Amino acid sequence: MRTHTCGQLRDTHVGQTVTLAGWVNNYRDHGGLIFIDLRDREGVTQLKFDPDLAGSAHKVAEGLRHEDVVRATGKVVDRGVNDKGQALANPKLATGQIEIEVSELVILNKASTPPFTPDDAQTSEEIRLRYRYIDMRRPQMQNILRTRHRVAKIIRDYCDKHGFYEVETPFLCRSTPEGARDFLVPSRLQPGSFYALPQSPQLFKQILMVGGVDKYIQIVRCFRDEDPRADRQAEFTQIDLEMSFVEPDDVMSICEGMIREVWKQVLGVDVPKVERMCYAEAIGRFGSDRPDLRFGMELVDVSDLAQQTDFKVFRGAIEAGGLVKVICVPGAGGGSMSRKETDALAEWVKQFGAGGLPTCKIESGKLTTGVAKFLESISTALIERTGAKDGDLLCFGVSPRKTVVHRTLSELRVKLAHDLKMIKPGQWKWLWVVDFPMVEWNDEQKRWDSLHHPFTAPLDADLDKIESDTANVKSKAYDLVLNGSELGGGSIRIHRPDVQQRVFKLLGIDEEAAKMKFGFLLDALQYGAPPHGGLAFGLDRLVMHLVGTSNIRDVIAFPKTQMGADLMTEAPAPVDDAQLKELSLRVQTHAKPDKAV
RNA sequence: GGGGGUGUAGCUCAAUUGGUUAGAGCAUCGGACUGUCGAUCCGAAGGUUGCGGGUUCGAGCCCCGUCACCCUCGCCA
Repeated sequence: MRTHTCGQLRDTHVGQTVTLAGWVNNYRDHGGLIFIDLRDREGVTQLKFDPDLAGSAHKVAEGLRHEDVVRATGKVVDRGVNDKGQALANPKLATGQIEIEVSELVILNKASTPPFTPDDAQTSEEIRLRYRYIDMRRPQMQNILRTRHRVAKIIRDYCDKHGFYEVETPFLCRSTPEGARDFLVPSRLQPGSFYALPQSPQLFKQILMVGGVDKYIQIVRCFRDEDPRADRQAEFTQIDLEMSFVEPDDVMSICEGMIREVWKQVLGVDVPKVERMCYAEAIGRFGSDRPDLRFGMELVDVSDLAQQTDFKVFRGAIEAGGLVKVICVPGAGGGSMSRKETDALAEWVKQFGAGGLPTCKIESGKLTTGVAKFLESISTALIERTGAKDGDLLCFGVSPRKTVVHRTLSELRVKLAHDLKMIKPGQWKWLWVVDFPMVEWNDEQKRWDSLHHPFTAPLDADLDKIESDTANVKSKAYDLVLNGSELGGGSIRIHRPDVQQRVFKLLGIDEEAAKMKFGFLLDALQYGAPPHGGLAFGLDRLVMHLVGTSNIRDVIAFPKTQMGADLMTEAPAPVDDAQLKELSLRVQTHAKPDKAV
């Protein structure tokens, strides 16, 4: 149907007769000459219709409009010069040196007037999603789809080279109450029973290791029925892998190599040896287990100094078992920040549970404004420890709850870095965060929760501390962090049923419950499970980094809105009564029961 | 479930303190034009101001409700 694409022809093709096919990107009708910009996936080529050379083609071309689908045959000609001797080439187009002198034009499909055109970058996302098929014609979207394809291809090739098998795991699974809310699928054959869509193939990949698969990879859809965010979608894709007879280093090394290959091939960027930081240090210095290392403003613990003051806010927090930490916002930003702006920050941090945000400035080597008057006795020590200079702003994180201090300052640090444009573009700051605690205390539910998941192995040295010194048990878990976002995480798994039982017990999953929910895993571990571990990357987030967007919907061909709707297909939608009946389901529509009660 | 933002022509936006017939650019339609490339020029058509109530002599604007989209808290082992 065509001999070339619309991004292919150069002056070396001049003289050839070619056939192109594509969409009408734009048209310019001069009454005599007509120019059409023809677009396909690969680019844009200008078609020229000259009434004197090909009258019938010119006649057809007069009727062309945006997004008509056509096929054109003609001769490749150099654009040459106009009668004033000016070059007619278009430097904005890769094919701008040439044009096609069309002799034959076929309209393959006349398009209705489109709601927007692919070259309109201003169209709202809502409209783009409703007409995704038009949106996808935009070069930016084509680039994203191509990048995503290439990432998947590079990863498959890399894993193949390293001896991984790609194995498919079920989508119709058993519901496990841990973790996120499940999407449920009713069973027709077993009324009243349900499948759950997988939140991840975690258990299956472990079973594959027991089954001797040795190395497993899958690029697989996962489902979590939670509210979406800018970087989160109910349906997302993991690069899921698992290996047998490995230590954490083996997994990290394979994953690092994979990332290195992707960044090299897609961006031409070399990823250096990735540094490691233990969880405790990450929390201490950055307040986060996924620190952004592209800028400073590290957290400084000043609890000991705060205790020496008469400032009730500080003393009260510490006496209640809390913390006072501070970040120093350097230079112009801090010094020039107005009272109104710092008040706004104080309001902003309340969403993380902080009572407010005490601040003060440094002028002439002294603390001024804000809470400075309460801190006179410790001002010298404070300035020395934070390294604050004139014009800097100190922001204090204060709370009886350490996690609130860390969350607040961690979020504030990132916000200020963005607001004050402290992040130089084009940086890739990688980090392995390791030595996670195995569990954390859930104060509301009064129980231990897994930090990673219940199958994460504790460090060998910590095996006897599981019951006696639970809070200090570290696990063989590792997260790969890029520019402050978690790209992937994994762990070495528990491969002994007795250890797995102890961990379940610790998490409040008694033997009977464990048997009911994870019996097949415990069984499998009894029949010769090799030591094994793995990791899962979020493919969507990875592609987001590669193409430079903060919107996950940009990297998904057919994404959903915050209400879980597909604006194009209008899913979800009600179903026929007959379908419900077949599934033994009845829908209960409740008219505002909450407000009635 | 909570907080914030947005909703006006097909698209992107404007509309003074609540005040005449709700405007502009692009797209669409008609006309002109033989070197444009965001073509240009002339003309036309295009509106339930998301939806439903209310206040008012008068509502795009104020109030109540509701829907959709976005950001966010909770949630996301």
